[in-house]
Amino acid sequence: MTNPRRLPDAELEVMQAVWRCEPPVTRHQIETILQHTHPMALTTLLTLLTRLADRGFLAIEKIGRSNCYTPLITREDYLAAQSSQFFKQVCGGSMSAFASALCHSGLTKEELAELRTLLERDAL
Amino acid sequence: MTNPRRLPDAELEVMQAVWRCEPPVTRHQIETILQHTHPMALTTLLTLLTRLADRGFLAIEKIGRSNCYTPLITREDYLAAQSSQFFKQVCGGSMSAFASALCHSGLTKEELAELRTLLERDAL
DNA sequence: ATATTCACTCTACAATTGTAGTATATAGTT
DNA sequence: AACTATATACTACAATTGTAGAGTGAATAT
Repeated sequence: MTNPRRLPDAELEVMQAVWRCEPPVTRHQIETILQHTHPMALTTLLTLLTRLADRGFLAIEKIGRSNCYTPLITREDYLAAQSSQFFKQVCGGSMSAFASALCHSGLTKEELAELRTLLERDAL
Repeated sequence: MTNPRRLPDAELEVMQAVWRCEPPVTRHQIETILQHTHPMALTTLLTLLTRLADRGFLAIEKIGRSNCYTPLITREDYLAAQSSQFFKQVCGGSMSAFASALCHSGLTKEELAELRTLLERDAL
């Protein structure tokens, strides 16, 4: 997928759980992770997984009576795409607006310093 | 407002237009700006403005037969809140994930350098 | 006074999203 | 073979979002 659209909150939550697992992932693994962050009925989870597959974010493969889920988009690709969209759509493409927003977003001085360091390193 | 929720795309588009104007803003000004970025029927615009007022993003004041709109939330506050949410929700609070995402988001080397500079300056 | 125009509010409606109950199929138990 | 537990698919439904037509009231032109 070239330019993944922004996922709805609930689906993103599920997708984040999937990304944390080693693929292929079972429903049970996902369920366990979500119990801490965003508990939901079992059928709700299954619905969300189906929708993620419909969107092309997941492949579903049947193993016996169970499904196994494989992410088709890496977390890194999704984050990069969303960062880009955030920069354009929310910050209107203004780097100074973006920088200012980050400085006032509640991040600590240390976190901001870390970000600068990481940007410098990754830029190579 | 303490923690403005993320606006739906269409409403954000309108709000961005409002923020570009010197308040108080007329419907006509907003309409003109949107003609370039996101044309829509007049009544659609009015619906979105009403919804923004319902959300507490705008104050509507009647002047004769016309309305005038005043933002109740600054663009800066909104951006800061959304940056924070993006960092937490999308990047899972991981600074390295965030930095990496920025580096792969299509921003040029120059833009990233500019960001570092701005962060350094604003951090003071 | 009356018709026309302008500005807005109300109503509408399909698509998306969050959430979950009901139905179905299958495997293990007794 | 009948019963039960398990895993998923199907169906449902309210709230939100994107979009805009119909209705209403006031100002303006004829």
